[in-house]
Amino acid sequence: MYALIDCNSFYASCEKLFRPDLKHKPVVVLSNNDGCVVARSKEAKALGIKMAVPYYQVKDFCAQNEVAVFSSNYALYADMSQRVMSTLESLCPTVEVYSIDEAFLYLADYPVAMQDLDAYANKVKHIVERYTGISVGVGIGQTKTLAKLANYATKQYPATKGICVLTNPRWIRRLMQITDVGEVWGVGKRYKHRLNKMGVDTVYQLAICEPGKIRQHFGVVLERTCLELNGQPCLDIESIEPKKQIISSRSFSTRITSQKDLTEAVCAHASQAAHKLRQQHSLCSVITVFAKNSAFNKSEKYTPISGQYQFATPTADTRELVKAARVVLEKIFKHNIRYAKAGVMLSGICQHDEVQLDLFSTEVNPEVDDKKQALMAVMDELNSKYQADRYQQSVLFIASEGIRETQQWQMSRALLSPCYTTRISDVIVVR
DNA sequence: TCTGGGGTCCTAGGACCC
DNA sequence: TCTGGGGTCCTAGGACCC
Repeated sequence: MYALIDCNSFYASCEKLFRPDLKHKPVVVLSNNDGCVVARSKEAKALGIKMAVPYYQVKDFCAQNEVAVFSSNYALYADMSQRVMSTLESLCPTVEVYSIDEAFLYLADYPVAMQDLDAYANKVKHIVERYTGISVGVGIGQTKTLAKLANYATKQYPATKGICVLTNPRWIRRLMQITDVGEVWGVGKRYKHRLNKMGVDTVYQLAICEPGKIRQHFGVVLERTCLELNGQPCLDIESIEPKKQIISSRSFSTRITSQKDLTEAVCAHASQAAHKLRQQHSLCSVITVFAKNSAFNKSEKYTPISGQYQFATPTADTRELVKAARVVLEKIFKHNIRYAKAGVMLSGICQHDEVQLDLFSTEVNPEVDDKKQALMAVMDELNSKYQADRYQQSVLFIASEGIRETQQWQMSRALLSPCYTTRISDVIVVR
């Protein structure tokens, strides 16, 4: 038995937490650069504001309907997420944090839960809400896919009061019959389209398909989904593994054409990615640099550029990664492009205790390595000790990143809320 | 004018091995 | 004139997730 706990309109709920004046008001949260709508409170959904719609298309509508609009405040959401997750960990021994606002609980060998699933679901929901102020839906099923389906039902049907325990076969069947196949976890736009063409429109129709046939047409992944819908577990609770790929990228607030500006952006991303790499005690052997103009603008040709650099020996040294990024960008840069986005990707990742040394390298010298590591450790320590400036620039950085304060193209977050829980000067004062 | 960012897994095909 | 069978590793592309 699995439970899926999913926070309701998570980002929007976080913004409401410290703004009681917004309690029953529509709230939306925008993506980076205030580009798209990425979260809507239930009042905003009721107004018909769609997910992922570009903000400029609904800006006037929001103003007319007194919708409170916020830029993404990632520091706030990450902190609230941690509170929700640690509350869940106090309620179940086996928790898989699946995303910033979702977690699976494994219940089968937890007698407290198994004894009375409804009572347990109720308890989880109310304790999380009491401890964090975030409302959640609790779905329980025989497999992860069924738990997901149950959770979907809690959002879709108010009568569930946020709790759905799928144990009665007749109910499971009924729910599947009235649910679109596109709502199943693992069925995206493409698969939905292809399934529809085969006459499969509801979840139930997918569930009664022959798994072998599904495998033939769609591969082993959807076959597993099909089996899971029938109560046969194919997916386990997963533990947290180091990332196999690390990306740092961002759109610019204005278009960039100069190589100097693009170099600064790319260097900053290389530096950011290097930091993430060290946090998981890894090294990488490949860095990919990429940049592109807007894919939406029909008056200019979509022109993505990218290139790679392979290291002889894996590294997590910011200086080496930034240097490599510069070398790559130098090679791939094209003039007369209005760049809208750039970034880097690190791959060929290994843990630092399992490094494959370069047979021909002349500089395999443990002392040099130790020095590099020590330097990076000091850099990370200083940067965590002293808060970044209001442009998010750390106290210690590589000169080629440039000074953020002077960079016109830095992401815009015009509607940012305070960091209520993570910045001392933003903490609410009660007088 | 204005459209996010960060991940995973699977498959097919090519290069290569014995 | 005739040229096998079985395997691994890597990469790019396609699908999915939040």
